[in-house]
Parts: sequence; C-alpha cells; structure tokens
Amino acid sequence: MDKDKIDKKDHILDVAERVFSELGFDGASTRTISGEAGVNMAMLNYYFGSKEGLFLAVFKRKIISFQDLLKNIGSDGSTSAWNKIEKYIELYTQRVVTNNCFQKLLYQELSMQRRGELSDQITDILMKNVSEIRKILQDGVKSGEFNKNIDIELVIATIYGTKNFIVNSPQLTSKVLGYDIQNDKLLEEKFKPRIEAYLKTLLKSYLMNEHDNTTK
Amino acid sequence: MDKDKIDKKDHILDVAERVFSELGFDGASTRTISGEAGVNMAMLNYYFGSKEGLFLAVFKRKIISFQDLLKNIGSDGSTSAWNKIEKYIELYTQRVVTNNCFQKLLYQELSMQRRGELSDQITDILMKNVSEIRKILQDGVKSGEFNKNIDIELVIATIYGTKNFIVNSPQLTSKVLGYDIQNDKLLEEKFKPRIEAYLKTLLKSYLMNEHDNTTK
DNA sequence: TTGCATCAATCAATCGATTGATTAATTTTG
DNA sequence: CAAAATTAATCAATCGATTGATTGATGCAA
Repeated sequence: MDKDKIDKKDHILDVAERVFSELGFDGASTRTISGEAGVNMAMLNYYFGSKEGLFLAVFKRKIISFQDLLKNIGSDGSTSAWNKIEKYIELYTQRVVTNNCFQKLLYQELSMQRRGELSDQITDILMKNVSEIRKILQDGVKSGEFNKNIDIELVIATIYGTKNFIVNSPQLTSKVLGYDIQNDKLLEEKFKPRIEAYLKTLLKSYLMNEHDNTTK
Repeated sequence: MDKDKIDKKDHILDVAERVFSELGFDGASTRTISGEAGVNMAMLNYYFGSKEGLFLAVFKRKIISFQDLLKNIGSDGSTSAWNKIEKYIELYTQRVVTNNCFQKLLYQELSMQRRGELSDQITDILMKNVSEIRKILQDGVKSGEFNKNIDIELVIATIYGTKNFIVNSPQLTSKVLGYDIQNDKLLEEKFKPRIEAYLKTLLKSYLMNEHDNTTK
C-alpha cells in the first residue's frame, strides 16, 4: 500500500533527523542511520537518492512545517502588529524547547556553507520566515505603531541571534545563567518563560519607545 | 636553525586555521591542509601527533592571543556605565570585521561539543569576557543608571548572539540585508557602523527606559 | 507474469595514520 | 679539527578502515 511507503519514509526521516542532529552531517554515517532505523542501507538511496538527498529531505519537512505556522500569524489582520510580534516570540521560543537539537544542526549547516546547493535551499526557506516577520515590522512602522527609525533587519537578527546563541552554545550559556540549559525540565520551566518575557520587553522598548537612530 | 622549525609549524597552523574555518573539522582533510601548506602529509602527524592534535594546536595559539586582547573597560571608574557599554560595543563590533573567520570556527566547535576538553577551555576564556560586561551592567543597575528590572544575562546573550548570527550565517544575512556581508569592504564600511548604531540604540532603550518585567 | 520493494554483497574512493628509506643537521669522539 | 655516530626532518608509498553508492538476486503483491 502507498500509505506504508510514506510511513516508512517518515520513520527514516525521524531517525535521520535525530542522528544528524546528534552527530552532524559528516559524523552521521548512512550505515548508522539505516541501522537505527531498522532498514537496509540501500533503502536510503532508493528513497532519497543520496545521503545529501536524505539530509535535504529532513530539512524540507522540518522547515516547511514551521513556515505553515507562521503564515497564520501574519495573515491575521484583526490583531495589532505588536500582538503579532508577541505571538511570534511565543511560537519561536516554543520551538527552542521542542526542537533545539535540530535548530543547532540547521545553523551549523548554514554556518559551514559546504554543500552549496543545500545552503542555498535552506537560505531560501528561511528567507520566507524572515519575510513574514519583516512584513509584520514594516506594517507596524507604517501604521505608526512602531518607531519609524527602527532597523528592521537587525531586529530580526537579534531575535534569531539571541535564541541561537543560547541554543548553539549551551555549555557557555549554562555557565552564564547558572543552571543547566541542556536539562529539558529546566529549559522548559525556567528558561523558556524567561527568554519569552525578556524578548518581549526588549523589543517593546526598542520598537515602541522614542529613540533617535541618526545620532552617531 | 630553530627559527625555521617554529616558522614552519606556524605556517602550518596558519593554513590549518583557515582550512578548518572554511570546512570544519570533518570537512578539512589532512591531505588538503598539508597540500595547501606545501608540506608532506606525514609532517602533520610528526609535528602535532594527529589531526585532532593539530586542531587543538590551532586553538591553543589563538586562545593565547585572545587573552592579551582582554581589556579592562570596566576598570575605568571615571565614565558612566552606559559609556562603558558603548565602548564595549565598539570593541566587539570591531572584532567582527577582523576575526570573523575564526570566530565562526570557535562557535562551531562550541556548538558541536565533540572535543569536550577544548570546549571547556573555550568556555572558560569566553566567561572572562562575560564577567567583564556583567559587572558593568550590575554597577549600572546599582547606581540607578540602568533600569533595575533588566535581565543582565540575556542582555549579554543578545549582544553576542546578534553578532554571531550575522557572522555565522553570512549567506542568509547578506540576503536579508541586501548586500554581501562576506565582502570585507562592505562589512567594514556599511555593516560595522550600522550594527554599532543599532546595538547602542537597542540597548539604550532597554537598559535606560522604564519598563516592567513582571507583566505576564 | 510484471513491477516495485528489499536485501546481502560489493564497489571505488577517501580517510587518517604509519611505514621504511633518505637527507640534513647536530653531537660525539679520537 | 675532522670523521664518525646520532638525531631530526622529510618524503613517497601504502596501510586498514570506513565512507557513500551500486549491483544483481530475491520476495511479493497485483
């Protein structure tokens, strides 16, 4: 049946996502992945063409599912721009908790810039996410809700960057914060509400207070 | 002469640093490194014991030079806390321009956590920088110059994270900003002053404006 | 039977590492 | 000092292991 095939592919993708996240692209061999997935090695190439094809398939499935969630926020015309930003922050910090292993992998890959074709595709997909939040910010400026002097692109860099710094260097961050970021319970209960409140306060004060960007 | 040997080892380290930065630990083969350095493959093992030994040597050399750069901005008691933050931002954004290749490698390694001993050393070094800026922020709060509700640790994450996001994913950032971040001239002339002004405005509005961290 | 799914076996390529031989430099010895 | 002995530096060649990929045989459902 066709359903079985899809389920099997999905199972392989689940395992591959985990193993890639744990060991990186190079560290994860096709033998390890197929072994842990309980399928024959040749099936990976049969289904996905190549190791890189499998890697790309993992990313496609993941990022597109995130993108669908985003579209709903931007298209809601009834709420204010700031409300959308708050929703975005909540959605984003939730991803940190549930998906931080894969998030690490994603930005590792983007940082490497090996496999140029793959980097291009990841960049393209992420750009759609960026465009979503950029539009929210632009609308907020246009409506007068946000300060007109804000640097929209760097605001995006701050949201992504603050989260990435914490997720991608958990050892350092744990030392800075004083508790273990890699502990799922602490991450969910202590860290998540903290960064959520912080990002809201930080962005609110920057986006909505008066400040002059032109000095120096 | 002894000088020649040191120069040669240093030259190998120069090349290794570049190649590792470009391709990562796994992506950089010993053949590539020795080839680009113009030495025989066996020399890498002869001098550094193993590939990992070479990798560690690259970091050791760099970390030593890092410690020299640690400046005591915080020790200047004559200026305000905000003035110190501004100085810190300027110093930090300068490093983006001059060292961004190795910075990438450093945070990749910190992210991977594959060579635990090395991760520990990197973390220790970075913690010294963190302690510097944390003290400045604490002093600012104590003197009433900064809002007492600020989240000091996450402010640090924002400064580091915003910069790292841009440096470590130049392809994405270039697309977001609309110009090539990997072009040294544009990086220096267009991007550096921009992120400098942005970080100052962002932090000023958060640190010095009134806001309530307790809501929600 | 026909076509897709699955498998063990095997492929060529590349990896890091090591070998033994050779040369260059240094030290010891007479 | 100079010849001999020793050590350090360098090289081409090759090692075994592992990699991603492919093959041809086999099973199986339609």
